[in-house]
Amino acid sequence: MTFAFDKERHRQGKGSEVEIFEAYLRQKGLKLTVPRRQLLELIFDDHSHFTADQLFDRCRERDVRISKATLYRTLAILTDCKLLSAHDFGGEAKYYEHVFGHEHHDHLVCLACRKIVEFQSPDIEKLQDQAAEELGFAPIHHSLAIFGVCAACAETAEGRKVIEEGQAGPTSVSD
Amino acid sequence: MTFAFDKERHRQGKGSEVEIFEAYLRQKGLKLTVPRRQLLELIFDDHSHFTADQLFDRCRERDVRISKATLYRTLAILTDCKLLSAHDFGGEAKYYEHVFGHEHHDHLVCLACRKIVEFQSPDIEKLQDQAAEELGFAPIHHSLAIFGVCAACAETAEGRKVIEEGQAGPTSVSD
DNA sequence: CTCGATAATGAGAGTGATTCTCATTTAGGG
DNA sequence: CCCTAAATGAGAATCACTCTCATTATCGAG
Repeated sequence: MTFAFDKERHRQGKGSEVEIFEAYLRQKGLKLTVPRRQLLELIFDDHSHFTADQLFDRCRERDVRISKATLYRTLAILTDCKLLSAHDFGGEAKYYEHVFGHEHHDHLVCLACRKIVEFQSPDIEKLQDQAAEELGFAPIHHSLAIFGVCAACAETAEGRKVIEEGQAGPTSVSD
Repeated sequence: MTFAFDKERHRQGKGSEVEIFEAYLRQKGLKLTVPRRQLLELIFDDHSHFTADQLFDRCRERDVRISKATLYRTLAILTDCKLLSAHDFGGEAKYYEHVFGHEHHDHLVCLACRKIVEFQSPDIEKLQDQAAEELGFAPIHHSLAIFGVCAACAETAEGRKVIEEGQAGPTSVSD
């Protein structure tokens, strides 16, 4: 009952995403509507990470007229069928990214310029599963974000200030 | 310029927290007011993790009349001087916990009952710093939460459903 | 102890992302 | 082609949190 089943095959155009989406809709008794098709096109045609608002703007740019309600509803479906994943790095809005055809990864967030870099660490994954097991938890997913200052920002006054305060300008939030 | 400097000494009553708080206020030219004193008392007198709303309720229970504005302002100061840390597990509200006198730890979150368990893994910490360094980031803090189902919930229908769906009942958010 | 500059407070308005409501429209199986 | 269930759009509603601002309190200097 998993839909992103052929992760082995790597990027192969958005065809697969559409197929997975359609299969999921069918399985749930949902309908493939025009707005959903348009959103799918916009989302998988390129930008692999975005916020709901950025997607909304993009719709307007391309003269695709879709309400925010529909946009959010569609994003929810896409995360449910695991074509997208939603992340919350403590900023204003959630951050969505493609899942299909991408390896699992965690994130480094620059507290000065908010740049986000992906990284992988199989060793960390292993230790996490181990920790969960030790405490009787069946791990389902996890979220690891390292907040710091990127190389570029470490050169700037802003970046140095953040490092000095050892914190994201007063009151940073983590999880 | 760090205020939670004597982490070595473990729990020793809320005296130390008050001292640290006062030192921080003085250093920043802020004032020790009645509402701040009352909040400090409530926060460090016991419950070591809570949401802003829970704290607000607690105030009303004890007939401590404080506005939400002041409550939030005080929580911000307390996180700034590192007596509290703020976490966002993707739920409704932020989650605050005591820092002074507690070891650093990460969290396991049960997706069925929302229970939160703490755990430590120095090995993971090391690997994290390593990952950050490799990508040119100066790490400042991190956030690791493992979402899963706790032992107790794994016995329930609810828990099993969550595990099966491999997800937090439609649309979970991580970071 | 008294002043006065400056910070803090409370109440409520304001924000901003996300969700809900509901009357109207559409998809798609039979 | 029909009918029912699902989807849509527009705007109202939520909800945690922040801001505004007139009033009050703190605390160091004198």
